[in-house]
Amino acid sequence: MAKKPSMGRQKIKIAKIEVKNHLQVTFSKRRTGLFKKASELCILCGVEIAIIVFSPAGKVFSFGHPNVDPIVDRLLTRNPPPNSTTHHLVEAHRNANVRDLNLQLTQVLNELEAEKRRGETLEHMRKASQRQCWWEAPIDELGMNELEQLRVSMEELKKHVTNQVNKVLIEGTSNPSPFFFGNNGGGMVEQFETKPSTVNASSTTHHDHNFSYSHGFF
Amino acid sequence: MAKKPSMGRQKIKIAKIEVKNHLQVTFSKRRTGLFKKASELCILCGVEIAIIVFSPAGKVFSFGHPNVDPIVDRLLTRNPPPNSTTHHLVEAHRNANVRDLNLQLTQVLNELEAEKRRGETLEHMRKASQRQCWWEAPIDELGMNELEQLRVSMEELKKHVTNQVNKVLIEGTSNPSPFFFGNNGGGMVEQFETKPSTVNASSTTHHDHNFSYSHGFF
DNA sequence: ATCTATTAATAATA
DNA sequence: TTATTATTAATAGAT
Repeated sequence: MAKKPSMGRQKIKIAKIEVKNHLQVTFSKRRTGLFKKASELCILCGVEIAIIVFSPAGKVFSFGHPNVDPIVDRLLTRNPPPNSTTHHLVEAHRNANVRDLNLQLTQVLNELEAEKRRGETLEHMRKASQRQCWWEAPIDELGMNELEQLRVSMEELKKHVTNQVNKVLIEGTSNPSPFFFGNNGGGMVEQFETKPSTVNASSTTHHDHNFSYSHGFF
Repeated sequence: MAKKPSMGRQKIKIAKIEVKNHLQVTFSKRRTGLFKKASELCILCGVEIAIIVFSPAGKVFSFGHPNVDPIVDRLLTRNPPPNSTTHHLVEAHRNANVRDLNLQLTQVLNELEAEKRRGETLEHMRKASQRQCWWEAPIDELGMNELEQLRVSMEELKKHVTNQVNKVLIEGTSNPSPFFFGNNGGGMVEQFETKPSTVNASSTTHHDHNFSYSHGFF
């Protein structure tokens, strides 16, 4: 029997393909073709190219020269967002085209600047606080000058506290007996030595460097 | 006269074109072709695509659907960076292809996270410090409970300081006379606002943030 | 840019 | 996804 010959390539109108299966085939073929063209352009003319394609199925295909773009693919093909940063990145890419990427970069840079400023401010505050409250530091680390100052301050504070206590007692109704300072050997020195615990910043965003599939010639 | 027919398209090897003029022509033609292919793929399959090409002449060509390119091009052709953020963006694009953009975004996001953590840490430290040093707050605002605690702490501190002073005196050679605490009614409260000379004296950076807990507690 | 002989890409099909 | 094939589309070389 004579084989029915293929009617070969037919001219098509450039318009949205509605038949899903057909569309999938066409997408695959033309994507390959596009990346091949890009590859040739890179080699022939020695230029750098980056292409990102967001498929109708929501997948992302990318091509790049030099040493492409495994990162995008990797991030996008990973299943569960391990941390918020990665999640943000995936979110970013999901909507993203280059414009969005740039807008994001702008925003994030601004946020970063703001955060850095905030951090600096707080750091300064902390240092200033520590400096001016030097007498809060562990007493064992103090020298004679500081101890003398501390002693004087203590006396002043004691006087002030006593006055205050008396004022409160006069104004209030409870406990008419005044306070005296005596050496009663309490165990609360540690309060003075307690420093605000430094919270460790441990969480590491780790990105492994495998990527499963590559599209293009890399 | 018989026109000499064109020998038509010839097969070429995909390798760097060395003849500059020839290269320029090929680049132009193939770039157009590439973008046309991309456009068709967009329309046929309803996908989003972004392409950036860095020409051998250093120019940038971009294609995008939907609406990608104008921003990139504009950013890249603008002359003076008005502010640092824009400058960063331009810098970014100058080196950048999409891969770099993504790397940048990743980095910056990580930095941002780190900064946020730092900020939170410091904030936490500040609050903790304020909380644990409640007795630092203006005495006039303290109630009886706090005053009593303060009194106990003061006594303990006094004892500790006395011990420390004696230790220092024993170890040292100077000034054999011990210290006593008495109500001598000194007017040296201002010493609390004077920074001790032994502690670092980097007063160059002054930040006028209002520390509610800072000056003049007594 | 424009032309055209030719190669390369690909639509239909399996 | 891959392969085949008849056709269309892209383009190298020249103008």
